Amino acid sequence: MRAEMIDIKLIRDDPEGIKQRYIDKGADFSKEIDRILELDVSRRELIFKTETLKAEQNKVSKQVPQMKKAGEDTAPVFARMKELSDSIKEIDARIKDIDGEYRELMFGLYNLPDPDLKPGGKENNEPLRYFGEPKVFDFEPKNHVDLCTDLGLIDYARGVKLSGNGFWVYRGMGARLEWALLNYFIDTHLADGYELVLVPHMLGYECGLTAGQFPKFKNDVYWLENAEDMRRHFMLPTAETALVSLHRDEILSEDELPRKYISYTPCFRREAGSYRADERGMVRGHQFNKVEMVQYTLPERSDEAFEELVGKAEALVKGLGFHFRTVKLAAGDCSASMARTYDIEIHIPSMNGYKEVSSVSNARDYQARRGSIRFRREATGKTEFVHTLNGSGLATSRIMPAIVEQNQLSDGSIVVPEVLRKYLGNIEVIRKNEK
RNA sequence: GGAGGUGUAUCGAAGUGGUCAUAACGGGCCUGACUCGAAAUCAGGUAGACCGCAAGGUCUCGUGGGUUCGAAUCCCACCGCCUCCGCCA
Repeated sequence: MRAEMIDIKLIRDDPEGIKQRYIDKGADFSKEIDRILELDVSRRELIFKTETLKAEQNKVSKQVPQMKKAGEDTAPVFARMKELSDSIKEIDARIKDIDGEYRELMFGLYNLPDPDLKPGGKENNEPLRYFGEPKVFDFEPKNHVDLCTDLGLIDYARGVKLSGNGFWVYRGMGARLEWALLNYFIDTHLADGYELVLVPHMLGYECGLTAGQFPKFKNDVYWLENAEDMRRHFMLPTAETALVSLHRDEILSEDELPRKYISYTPCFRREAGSYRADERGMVRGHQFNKVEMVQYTLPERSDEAFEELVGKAEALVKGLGFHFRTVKLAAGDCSASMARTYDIEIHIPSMNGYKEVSSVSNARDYQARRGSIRFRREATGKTEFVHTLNGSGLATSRIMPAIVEQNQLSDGSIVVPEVLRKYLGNIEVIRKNEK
C-alpha cells in the first residue's frame, strides 16, 4: 500500500539537504524528518524479525499434514508454533504502531520545491514575462462591484440572503457572460486535444489525501455530515482533487501517457473572503466556477507538459485581450503539494495591481506516490510513478471582474471580448437593462 | 431504504481449515514451432508491494478485525457489485 509521499531513500541519503529544501519553502520539517528516520530504522529491524519468524512458521506449517498422516505426535511442533505465533503477533502489533506514526508523518510532509526556485516567500517571486500594456482610462473607472451591480450582472445582496457572506448570484447577462467564458475555455481545450471530464462535486477522503490537501488542510474544505467519519464526503475545492484521483491505484501503460484532462466544476472553499477592498465582490468567495486542466505524464516529460499548461493559460488570457504577467513563484509561495508553480496575473484597475487568474503547477511524483498512480515503463517492464500537473484554465471569478473593469466604457457599459461574442448572440456591448 | 445473492490474476471460474496461490480448468494476450502467409494445432510465458548488497524471504483471495499451531475457507463489522421491492430528479 501507499506508504510514502517523498521517497524515503531521499531522506535516508541526505536528511540535512532535505531539511534545508523544506526550510527554503518556509516549512521546517526537521523534527519530523529526524523522527521518520528513527521509525524507519526500527521499522525495518522489526520487519526483518517478523519475516524470519513467519518463514519458519510457513515451513513448519507445511509439514503438519504429512506428520499427521504418518501418525506422528504433533504436540511439540504445536508448542513451538504457538511460540512463533505469539512473537509474530507481538512484533506485528509494534510494526503497526510504528507504521501508523510513520505514515502520518510522511503524509504530512510537503512536496519538495524544485531546486531552481528562489527560497523564501512572495517577495521573491519573479515575473518572467509581460503581455500587453495596462489599460489607461480617460475617465474615472468604476470598480467591478459597482459595475456588476449597476448592470444587474451580479446580485450580491441576494447571494448573501441565500447563503451568507461569500456567495453571490449571477443574473441575466452576468450569468450568460459566465457561461460564455466557460464555453470559451472548454472549446479552446477541446481544440487542444484535452478530454472533458465531468466529475462528482462531493468527494471521498482519499481524493483529498492523494491531491495533498489532507491531512494538513482538511479544515479548508466543506464537509458533509459527520466530520469524524472516514467515509464522509467533502465538497471539492478544485476539480484537480477529483481529476488526480481518476487514476488512483492504477498502472497505466506507457503509451497511454500523457493523459490530458479538463473539467468544469464549481469550487468550494472555506478560506475566504476578507472584507478588504481589494477582495470585494467575487474575487474570493466560498463558491466559484473554474475549468481545471490536469495532465498525467512520464517523469521525463513533465517539464514540457508544464510549459504547455502555462502556455495554454496564457493563451486564454491573451485571447480575452488582457494585459498580464507570468510569475515564477518562489519556493515558499508554491502550495504545499507542488514542486513548482507559475501564476498568471491580470492587472485589475480597482485593485491597483496584479491578481492571480491562473496557477499552473507541477506536483512531480508527489501526488502519484500518495495515490499510487503508476505506469509500466516498456523498456524495463517496471512500474514507476507518473508525474501530475494541474492548472486553472481558468477561474471565471477572477476573469469576470477583469473583463468588467478593463472593458468598461465611460457610461458604465461593458465591451464584450471578441472571443466571447459568439456565445452571447454576437452582442458587442453589455448595457444596462439587458437580459 | 428493505430482502436475497455475490466479491479469487487480464477475463470467466474451481477451491468450504493444513500437503491448492503464480493459484486447478477455460478464454485472452505475448513468444516460439509448423505454414508462402493466416487459421487451426503444439510448446513456453504471461501480478503488485515490502525487507534485503545479494541469496532469499514476507505480504496481498473486496477492506478491517476475531477464532486457530495454521484461514480464501469459520465468526464479526464495513465497502462494492447484482437481482427483486420501495422511493425519486
